[in-house]
Amino acid sequence: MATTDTNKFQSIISHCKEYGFVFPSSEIYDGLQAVYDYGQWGSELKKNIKDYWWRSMTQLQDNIVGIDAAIFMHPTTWKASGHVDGFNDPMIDNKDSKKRYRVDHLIESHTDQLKADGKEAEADAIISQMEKADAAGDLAALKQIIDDNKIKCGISGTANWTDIRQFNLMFSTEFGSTVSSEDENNKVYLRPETAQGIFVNFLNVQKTGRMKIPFGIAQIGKAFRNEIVARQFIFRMREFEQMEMQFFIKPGTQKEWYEYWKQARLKWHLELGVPQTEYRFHDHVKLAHYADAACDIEYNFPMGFKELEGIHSRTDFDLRNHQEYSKKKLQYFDNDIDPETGKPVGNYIPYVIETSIGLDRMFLSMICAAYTEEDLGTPEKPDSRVVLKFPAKLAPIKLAVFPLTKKDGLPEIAQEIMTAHRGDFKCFYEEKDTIGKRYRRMDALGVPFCITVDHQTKEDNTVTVRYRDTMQQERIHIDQIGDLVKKAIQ
RNA sequence: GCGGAAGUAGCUCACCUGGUAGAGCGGCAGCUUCCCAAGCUGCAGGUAGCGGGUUCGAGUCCCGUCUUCCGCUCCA
Repeated sequence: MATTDTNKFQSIISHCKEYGFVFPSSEIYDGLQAVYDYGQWGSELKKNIKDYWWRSMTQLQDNIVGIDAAIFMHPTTWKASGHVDGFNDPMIDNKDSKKRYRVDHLIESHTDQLKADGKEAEADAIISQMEKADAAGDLAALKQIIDDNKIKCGISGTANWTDIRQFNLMFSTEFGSTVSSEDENNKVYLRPETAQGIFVNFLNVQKTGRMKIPFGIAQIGKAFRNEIVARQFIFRMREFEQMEMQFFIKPGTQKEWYEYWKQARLKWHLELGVPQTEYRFHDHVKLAHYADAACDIEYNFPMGFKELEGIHSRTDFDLRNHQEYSKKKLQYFDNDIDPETGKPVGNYIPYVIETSIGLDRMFLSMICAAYTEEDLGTPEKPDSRVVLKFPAKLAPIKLAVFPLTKKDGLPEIAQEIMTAHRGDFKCFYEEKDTIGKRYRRMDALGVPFCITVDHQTKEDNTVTVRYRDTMQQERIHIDQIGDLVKKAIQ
C-alpha cells in the first residue's frame, strides 16, 4: 500500500468516527476486535444502500422476491452446506519460521515425499492414521503423528511446533435455557452466510409465490465468521451484513445466467456514478466446493482492489445436499414444453446463480469513493474542505435548512420549510455559526443540498440553494425545494 | 497467531535526560447580522488505555494486559 493511500485510509477511518458514521464497538471497554457500530449518519447511509439494493433486486424485478430468514438454523443445515466439515481445519505453527500450516497439508506433503521415495506402505499407514485422528477430532493424536514422523518445516527445517489449534469458521452457542455446553446436540451456529436461509425456503417461496423458473429470492441479513485475522476497519468483520440473491434456473442454462448477472451487477454499481476504472472482475481459478464458475467484482479500495461482491454459479450443490440430508424433495416441476419430446420438461433440482455483496464493504466503498479533500486556497487566503460526495440517493441527510441569521423571523420560515419536507426525506436544521461554517459542516456529512433563508425570502418566498459538489448557489422559489430534492434522490 | 510501532481532551498533537498535564482545531453559551471554515468574550472537557513494579515522586523507566496500525500468516 502506498503511503499516501495509507494516509487516506486513516483519514477516512478518522472521519467516519468523528462525524458519526462508524464507531469501534464497545469502545469504552477498549473495543472488541473487528466489530464496529454504525453511528447516527452511518446507519442512515447503510439503510439507504440497503433500500437501493432491495428496490433494484426485488421491486424492479418481475421474478425476484425477498425473504428474511432467521440467523439460527437447524444444525444439519451446516452439515449439508459443507460448512461444518469443510471449514474446521486444524492448524499448526512452526515456532522458528513463524509459518502456519494446515495440519492435513503438512502431513500430506510428508507422505507425498515418502511416496516419491518409494515408501508407499509407510505413507498409506500415516494417512490412514491421520484420517482416523481427524475424524475423531483428536488433536493430540494428530500432533503425535507429526512428532513420530519428525515432520519438519520446509522453511526453517526444524520440528519446533506449537500445539495444534482448531480454527472454526462458525460461531456457536447453546440452544435452550438449561442446556449444558458440553451437549453437542444443543449446539446451534450463527449463520456464516445468509444463502442457506434461502435454500431451505426454496420450496416454501416457490409454492406460495407460484414462482416459475427462472426466479430469484433475495435477502439482506447479518452473518458471522470467526476470521483468523480480521482487520482493515469494516472490510473484514466478524459480524457483518450480506445482501444476497439466489437465482434458480434450469440446469444447463447456468453459463448464460452467470454472464447475465455478472453484467447486471456491475451495471448496478456503475449507476451510482463511480468511474468504471474503480471496478474490475476477478475470476476465480480455484473454485469453492459448490461452484462451477465464480468471480468477484472488486473495488479499488485505498488498500488496493478487493472483493466487494461475488457472483457464483453454485450448480445444484446446495439444494441437492439439503434434499439428501432432509430427505425432502427440493425439486421443481417444469411445465415448459421440451421441443424435442413435445412433453413438459418435468422435475429437476434447479441450478443456482448467486450474487452476494457485502453491505459493509459496499458502505466502505461508497465512503472511499465519496471522501474528497479539496484545496480551495487562494494566494491571499489558504482554505480547504473535506466533502463526502455521495450520490444524493445514498446521502444520510438530503437537505439542510439554515436561517441566514437567528432573528427577524428567519428561523421561523426555515422551520416551516423543515416541517414541509421532513416527512419525505431526511432534513437537518442548523442556525449556529456563520453560514460558511454551516455549509462546510454539511459537506463533511455529505449533504447534497443546503437551503438558506434570508431577508429577501420574506419578500418573494425565494431561498438560496447551495450545491455540495460545485459550491454553486442559485435562487429558487420555496415551492421548488421538494421537487429539486426528490428528483435527485428518486 | 508471530514480528514491528503506537495508545495523553471529541480530533491532531506537545510535555526534551522522571518533579502534581498544555496547545490548536472542535463543542457549548454569548457578541458579530456576516452567503462559503480558522473575528471577539466566556465556559466545559483528561484519575495520560488498564493493572502492577521501581522511586521521596511515573505521562515519562520496567513488567504484564487490552486495543489499534503496519508487515507476515489464513481467507470457502
